[in-house]
Amino acid sequence: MNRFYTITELTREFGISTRTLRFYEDEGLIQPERRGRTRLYRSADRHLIQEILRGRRVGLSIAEIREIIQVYKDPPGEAGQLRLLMRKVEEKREELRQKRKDIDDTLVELDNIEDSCLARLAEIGVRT
Amino acid sequence: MNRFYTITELTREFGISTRTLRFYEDEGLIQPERRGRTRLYRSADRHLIQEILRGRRVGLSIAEIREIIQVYKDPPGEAGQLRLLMRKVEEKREELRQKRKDIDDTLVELDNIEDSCLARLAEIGVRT
DNA sequence: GGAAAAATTGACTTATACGTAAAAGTCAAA
DNA sequence: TTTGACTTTTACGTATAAGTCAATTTTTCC
Repeated sequence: MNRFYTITELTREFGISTRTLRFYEDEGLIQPERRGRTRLYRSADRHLIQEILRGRRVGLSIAEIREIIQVYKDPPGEAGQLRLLMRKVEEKREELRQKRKDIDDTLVELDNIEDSCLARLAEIGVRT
Repeated sequence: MNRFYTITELTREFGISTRTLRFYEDEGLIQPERRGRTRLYRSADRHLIQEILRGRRVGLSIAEIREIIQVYKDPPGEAGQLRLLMRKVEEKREELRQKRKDIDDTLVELDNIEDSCLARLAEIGVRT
């Protein structure tokens, strides 16, 4: 259960390119091991990649994702730093709550569009 | 109550630049009236801008937003077109539901970060 | 052990959504 | 009529997050 993943296995699983994974590595988000020049990903790397991709999907920048990863790897030990971090976290959370509301509103709008499509189809259907 | 808005009034209200509004116009999303060369926005334009910005926040592209606006302005009259549109709407909706789930998961993660910050602060606090 | 397949690297390119700068026009108040 | 605050157009620039390509290795498989 402690096997390695190759880069292509992961690109296939997540539907991304090798370039993307190397890009994340260049950006300091992941550090796969090496056997020679070949990258070997452990399951921790795989999980991390999942979280990175989720972060991207919710609109976090690479820099923000790096910051979050950093907290897990080496949480700040100083009170001021911790408080600053908590402020940032609270900001992001507020932003995401707003985004969720926007999504809900947009879902309602899409429902409306669908309804009017159905109505239109019924109209046409009647005539045909 | 049928007044006009100037471009700067709207940029201030929404916290965007004039460039952005002109860009949306170039992209065919809005068509403010003109008095001479000056743009005059009606409240319908203002509402549309709100929806455009919300669309952007949830990750819709300019092209997708244009498509949605188009449906309201001139809904397709042909059954095939309607069905195609409904498929697209359903796809977007699925995408947004996924995005909402991603946001919820990320919110949980941010909660965890906050918790560990608090724990760390308590640790330090005890020592100090 | 040698060919084919896979992986690496670096440089360059791309798409999207605007930003910025320059140069000039508008318009109301002082 | 001058000032100052806005506004317009055109054109080029920028940031982010990768994608593309070509020239090498490296690894794998028989």
